[in-house]
Amino acid sequence: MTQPSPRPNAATDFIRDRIAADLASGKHSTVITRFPPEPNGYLHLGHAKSIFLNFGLAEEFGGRCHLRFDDTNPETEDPEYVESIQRDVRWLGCDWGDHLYFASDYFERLYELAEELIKAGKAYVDSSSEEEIRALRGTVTEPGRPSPYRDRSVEENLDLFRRMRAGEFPEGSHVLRAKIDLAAKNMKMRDPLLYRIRKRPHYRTGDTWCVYPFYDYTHCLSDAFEGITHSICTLEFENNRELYDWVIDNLREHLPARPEQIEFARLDLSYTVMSKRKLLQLVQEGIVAGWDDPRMPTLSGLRRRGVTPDALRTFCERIGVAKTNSTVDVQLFEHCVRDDLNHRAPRVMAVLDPLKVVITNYPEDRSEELDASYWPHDVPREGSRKVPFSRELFIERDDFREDPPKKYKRLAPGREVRLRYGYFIVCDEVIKDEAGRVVELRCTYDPATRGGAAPDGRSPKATLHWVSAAHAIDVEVRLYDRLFRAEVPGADGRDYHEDLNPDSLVVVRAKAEPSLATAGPGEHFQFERQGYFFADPVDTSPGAPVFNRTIGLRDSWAKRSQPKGSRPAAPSRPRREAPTGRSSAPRSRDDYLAGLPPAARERFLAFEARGLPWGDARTLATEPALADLFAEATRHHDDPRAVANWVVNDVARALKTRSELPFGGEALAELVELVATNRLSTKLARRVFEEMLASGERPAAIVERKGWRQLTDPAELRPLVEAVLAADPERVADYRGGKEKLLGYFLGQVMQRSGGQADPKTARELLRSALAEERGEAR
RNA sequence: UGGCGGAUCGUCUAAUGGUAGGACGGCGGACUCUGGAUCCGCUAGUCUAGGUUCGAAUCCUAGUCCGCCAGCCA
Repeated sequence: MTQPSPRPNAATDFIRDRIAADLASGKHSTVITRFPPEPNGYLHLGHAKSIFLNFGLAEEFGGRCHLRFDDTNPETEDPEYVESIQRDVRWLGCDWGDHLYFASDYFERLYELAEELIKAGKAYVDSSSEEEIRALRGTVTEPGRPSPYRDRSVEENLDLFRRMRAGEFPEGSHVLRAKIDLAAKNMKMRDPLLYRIRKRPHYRTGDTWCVYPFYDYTHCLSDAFEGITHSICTLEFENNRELYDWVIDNLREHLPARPEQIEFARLDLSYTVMSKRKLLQLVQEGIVAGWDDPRMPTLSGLRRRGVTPDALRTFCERIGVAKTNSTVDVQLFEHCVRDDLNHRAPRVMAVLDPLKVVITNYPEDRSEELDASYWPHDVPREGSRKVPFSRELFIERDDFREDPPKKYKRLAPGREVRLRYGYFIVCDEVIKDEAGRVVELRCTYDPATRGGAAPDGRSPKATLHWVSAAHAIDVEVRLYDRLFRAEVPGADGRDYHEDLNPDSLVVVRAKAEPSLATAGPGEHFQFERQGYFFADPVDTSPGAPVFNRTIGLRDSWAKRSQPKGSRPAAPSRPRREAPTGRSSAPRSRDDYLAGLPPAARERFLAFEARGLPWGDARTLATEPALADLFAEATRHHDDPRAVANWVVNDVARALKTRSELPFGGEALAELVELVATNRLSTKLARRVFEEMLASGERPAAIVERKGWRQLTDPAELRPLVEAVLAADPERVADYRGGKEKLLGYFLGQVMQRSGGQADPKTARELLRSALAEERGEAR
């Protein structure tokens, strides 16, 4: 289990690190994770991140991942969602094997444990109203107060709870609460609710139950039942972890395992909404055509749009896993989609906005078939089709300009362009209707350029896609774009509806090459020079394909020609405030002193009088434990500054994770003395300090036992320096070339080779002069 | 105002006291029968202020900003 990852090059993250550590330390011998959706909506891109994380972890560490439906709320859950969720998880390529679970299957067991809690005096039935409970809970700054029912007897609680289950009481009349602490700083710990009465049929258990457990009670126990080792959830559950642990700890004797919760940042995407509530609204308000509308970030929507599971997986791997709240740029997602489709979508031609072209020197009754590869030269796949060519064609209206702007490379009067896989044509004449709109182009072709190459070697700057008018088929094409035009829909207090992109769907009748007539549902194509398209899996019928635009091609021309037009980058998210320097100005020593009560002021001044900088003095004046240690240590080693450095920095740190030190001031003084007398470098001394923390042993004894000493003799150090420089001629050259920062790197290497024992000051001088010599020799 | 998290190029993410790196984006160039792809180059960052250290994104102190928590939702 020390080499668990089959993806040695894959990025690691804090969760993988932690699991690897748990395995290495023997805390766990296997990894069992779970993906726990509530069946009250469709899965979206954010869930994909969680799914790939949980299933990926299981696979990498040789464990398993469960699919568990967290179905404890009969009001919102529905079998339709259970179906769609399983379909989506499977579609992503994740396999839960036999490990499909439902929290609702645990209802009996959960109920029994709730009785155990009651019997242990750790839960009670509260008969307060919802409003009363809310009022008694207090606020984030004020403690809550106990309900009058908090001290009911175990017998009464048991009786009441059983009768709740039996259906004797109406909804809202009683709840079961954990008896923890109404004054807890963490609101989640103020006697959280465990069970409520709901007289609704549950989609799986029917009328069997009229009490339903809450998430905080159900989730942790479900994890424990299933032997989950690492229960991974999103950041907003950080506050719930304390309760998670409380429930587990208080029922530990009844449980087979002790899972632990780890939180990571959920995925947010720019130009997208991802909350279930908003997604449900979009569906219910008819803003989109359903959960699987291709504009939706739901997995079913993405699937229907033509995004593949591979693309999603790559995306999820690229965004990483961390604890920072973040919003990923949708362009990274779009990049992953294009990158995936580039290698799987055959190239075809379709004209979305047709402009008629007549080749005047091409015989009216003639047509011919041209060879056209499905793949560009840089995609190593085989296959081609024939495309018909004739006198009348369609090209893209946008590929012609009567008055071409600078850098416009496409067709214009008198200009020659290449028709993809066809001939070169020159535009001779522009025909317009009464309104002045261009309706037809009359061109001539060069018969010698068949297939796209000219015998004289000339090459037009542009190559256009086209279709033969007589042979083209009409197809419906749905041009999807981002659903929102604001980077953060609903930012700055707006209603997110205001940020809806009115052009998120444009349906056109397009002219497509005849080969597309047989396109089957679910096939991917690239319409050359336009984008990636997907034959709609629902609306495509034999001979009549309907295409969804998955994503447009990158378009550097569009970018150049309309840099700030079509896609108004409306209100962005609030930028981080630039530091004004004024508001963040730290308090000065004098300000601090002025605000101090007399006693503290006296202590502070006394520390300053012993030569300590005011920051150290402040720390010692506020922390009695540190002050005591400082006092005792300075009695044994009278160097207040040196002692204070240790106390204020290293001891303060140590005290963050433990309540007391296994050694006293005398031992600390001994350590400081070891440094002062040059027997230890600070680096070594820190290691000794760690040992002291772990064992309580005296520093001198540790040094003795480990055989640590500082290497100060240049004669001892020189071979190390030489070895380091010899091992890395390239960096030495860089250093010679002026990259003097490398000195720190070399010193690091020397320190490492010496096991931390080199005296860094001496080593640095040695390094410096050795590198200077090198420079001399090189001349 | 309380508790818990968090802060590294525009965005996402590495660096676990020892060269601040990658990706996306942007800009420029090469190449091209897709203004695609590919390739090359450039751009740009450690929240602030002090301190510890030979050396700090990383450790200490103080501050700033952001997120989450007061559902009988999950």
